[in-house]
Amino acid sequence: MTTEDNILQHARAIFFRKGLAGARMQEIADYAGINKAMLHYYFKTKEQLFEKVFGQAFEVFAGKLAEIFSGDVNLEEMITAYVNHTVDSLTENPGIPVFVMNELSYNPARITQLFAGEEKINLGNFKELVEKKTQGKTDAEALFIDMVALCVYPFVIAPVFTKLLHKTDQQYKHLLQSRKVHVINQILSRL
Amino acid sequence: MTTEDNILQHARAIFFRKGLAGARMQEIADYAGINKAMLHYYFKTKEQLFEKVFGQAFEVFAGKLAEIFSGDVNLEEMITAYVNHTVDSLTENPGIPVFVMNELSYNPARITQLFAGEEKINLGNFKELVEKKTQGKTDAEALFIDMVALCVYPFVIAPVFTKLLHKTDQQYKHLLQSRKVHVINQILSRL
DNA sequence: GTCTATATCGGGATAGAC
DNA sequence: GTCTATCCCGATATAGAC
Repeated sequence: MTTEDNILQHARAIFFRKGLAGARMQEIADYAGINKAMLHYYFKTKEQLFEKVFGQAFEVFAGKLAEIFSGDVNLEEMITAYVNHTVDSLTENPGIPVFVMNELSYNPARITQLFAGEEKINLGNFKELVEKKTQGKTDAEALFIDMVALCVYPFVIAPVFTKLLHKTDQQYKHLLQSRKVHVINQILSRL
Repeated sequence: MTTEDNILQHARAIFFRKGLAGARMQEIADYAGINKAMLHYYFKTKEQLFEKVFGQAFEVFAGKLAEIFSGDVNLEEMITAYVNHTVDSLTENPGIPVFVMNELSYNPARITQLFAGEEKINLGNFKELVEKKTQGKTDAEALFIDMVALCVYPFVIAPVFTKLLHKTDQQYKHLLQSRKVHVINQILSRL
């Protein structure tokens, strides 16, 4: 692994947890097993290092998402693919949603950077399929919002729900997985 | 209004948007129309000022929530009350969820502070009502998670969805309101 | 209680040796 | 490319006059 990748990997871990303002270059250097000067050698400033991490954060989701929603498959397959992909991605990177939302709260202008990587996502296809399938009886937009909410929110609220529902971390992780089929069923039942 | 309340009000606005690490005492002082020294006179340190704001953040929700879920009403009324209260509260304070989640990400230990104010929330009553009503056919826990997700997530993701769905801020605000009846219908339809 | 002025320090960034 | 030493600014916090 290159030094640059090593830095990015550990910078990601720190930035995801503490955000731009809360992260310390010293801490990133320590975790990466190098010194501060090296960070500035590879990524001129903290800001630039952050931008790299932020820009990459959504690429995990975005590329595959565009593929899923533009694919030439039927609606059931599309929904199943979305839910499975989202839950799997979040299982690997549960910190991303809060990280992104928090940074957008601090700096709303950065939303352009977010859409630069995913502006290819077009819901037109999804909407059409829903309208056709339900003969206009189901609001496709509301269905989309609900689907995303049901997938993502349980990851966002994890620490609170773990405690509120009196679960161990392991039990809650299992619950998140079991929700895949649950969410798919809920959404499909509305078609 | 007392000076203390004036400080808290503006500190809340800054902390909600920028978090503990990103907020600046100078900025809070400016917005409050006083100087930095006054902040330290009323709240010894930045940390203590933040704790006050953080501790109060969930009280808006918590008190009423405990009341809703322990109330001696039927299930339909309980669900309706929860959704309306949550959406109304979030409309007034849309920044709270991201603020709380971000701080928990930075400092997981603070979750105890969160539950100190809302440990009275008991879902036992809700679960019982659901089990009875559906003769055990509906998972009450999943129903609860879904209900919260459908209410809260659209507020959390607001800036992204506004852009992704090509809406104006005003249109999205309207959509959030119209979701009250939508969410209630969705949840009730599963009983 | 409210202000101005200042102490103190943490942390981003750079210089320069190797 | 990698390190040590250091600069320097910004931000919290305090001292002390009024």
